[in-house]
Amino acid sequence: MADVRVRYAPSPTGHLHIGGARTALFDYLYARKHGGQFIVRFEDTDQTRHVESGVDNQLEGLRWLGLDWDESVDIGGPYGPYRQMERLSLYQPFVEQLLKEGHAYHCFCTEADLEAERAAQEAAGEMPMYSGRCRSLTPDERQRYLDEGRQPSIRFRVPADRTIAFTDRIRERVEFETNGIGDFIIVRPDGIPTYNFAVILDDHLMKISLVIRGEEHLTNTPRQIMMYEALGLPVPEFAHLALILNQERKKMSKRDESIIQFIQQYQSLGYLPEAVVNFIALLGWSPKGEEEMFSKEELIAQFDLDRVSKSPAVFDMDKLNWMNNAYIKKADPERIAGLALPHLQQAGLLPGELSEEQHTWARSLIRLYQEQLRYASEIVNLSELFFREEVQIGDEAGALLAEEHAPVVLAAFLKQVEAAADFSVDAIKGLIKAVQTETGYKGKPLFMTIRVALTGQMHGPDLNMTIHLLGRDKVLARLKKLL
RNA sequence: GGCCCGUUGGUCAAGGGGUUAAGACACCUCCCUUUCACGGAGGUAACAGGGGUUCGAAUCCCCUACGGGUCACCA
Repeated sequence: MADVRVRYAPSPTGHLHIGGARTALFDYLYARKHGGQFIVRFEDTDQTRHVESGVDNQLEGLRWLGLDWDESVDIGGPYGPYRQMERLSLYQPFVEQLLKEGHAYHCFCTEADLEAERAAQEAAGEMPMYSGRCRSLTPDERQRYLDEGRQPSIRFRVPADRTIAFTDRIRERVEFETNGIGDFIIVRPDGIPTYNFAVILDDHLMKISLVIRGEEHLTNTPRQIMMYEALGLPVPEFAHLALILNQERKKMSKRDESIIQFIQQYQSLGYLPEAVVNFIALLGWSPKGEEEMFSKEELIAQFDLDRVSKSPAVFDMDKLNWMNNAYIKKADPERIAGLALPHLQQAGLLPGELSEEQHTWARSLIRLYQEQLRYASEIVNLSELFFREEVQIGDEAGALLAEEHAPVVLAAFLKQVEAAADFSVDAIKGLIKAVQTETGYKGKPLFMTIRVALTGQMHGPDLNMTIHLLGRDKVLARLKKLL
């Protein structure tokens, strides 16, 4: 078996998308599993959609996820360059071969011509397909067009009446009739090749053994196979991944806001890359056993294309959040503090420059919430009550405070706090105990009343620590306000 | 519309002729906890529909329905 070489080949039009990230992850896992190479190459032949920062954004996203590559624009490699616009001269001989052998021809149709043709076909209820009117131009006609100054594009001549079949690693046997495929453009009038042509050349030149990509490319495959055959080149293997859908079961569109679609957004919200990797690995792939929490190394060991699903998966934000929380719970508190602290500062709750004391306090605060954080930036909403002057008391909480035991408990607690010399977590525990002894209230009426009075909330983390971090002044103020 | 791909609980999904049809998220209940949370134990919930093939079909075949993809000088 030939060397395993797989590639992730995005168009550098923006940030790393969830779908792209999954493709890259599967590429990566497959390469690492089989001791092969993972190549990242850029399909930038569409100059109109080119975004300068696109390449860096893609690489940055991959880097954050921990998907290290073996060859790409930044580190080079034996089969470079790794962006198509720098490979133009490499494509030239293949164009000439196709032209010379009659597998391709010059087309002088303008975009306006083609659009009119398409419109007419649609009006007639036909499917839009290039008519092939430049297929057999006479030398005279050609010359006339050239004299007019027209720049031709180059089209691939699709053979009639053939069935193109291939074995997809995920879908097994797939067939297409060539009659449903119109002659397509492989080189634009400006000499820049189109995607369908450039990919096969790059995949061939870079010795790609298996092409893993999204299902949207499935119908491109027969075109590509025809070109490989016309050129006399070996055809790589293919594996087409079912798409990832949004909650409405539609392909995610760039404008869709029901889902956070870009990897960098997860990064800035404070998700953990290992959790994101774990989660997207499960989108379309399933492990053998019942375990589903996997480190990257475990994923590499377990990954198998045979266990990749044919059907599309809906992106489930709830499960991602659950999984990320599971990773946060196990993470080193210092790491979570490092992730969460900047959010507190950006929200203006803490100053940009922290004193030693503030820093210690902030770390404790974040530690307090570590168990329930789904992602780091949640710390802002969760801990906001520590920073505001007044507590906001909801209906349920208000009802609790309206019960007759509330003033009794609160007054006793106020007395304890005022008299307390020590405000450590342990001391606070003792204060509450004293309130219990004095008032006779315990359990919910005791703890919940204090919690609600100080935080306004029925739910929250450890009460003693909450009180400790709130600090004596705020505790005093909040209690007095209610009495 | 043509072509291509798909369809197991709300979601991710295992299972590929004989199973009480796994597991996870979400939801609900109970236990633990003097509050809250964590944790633990349970529970509700699925083979799109119709025909075949077969002793037997979620599994194989056909049809229909539905969903998606694609028919670009985008990838």
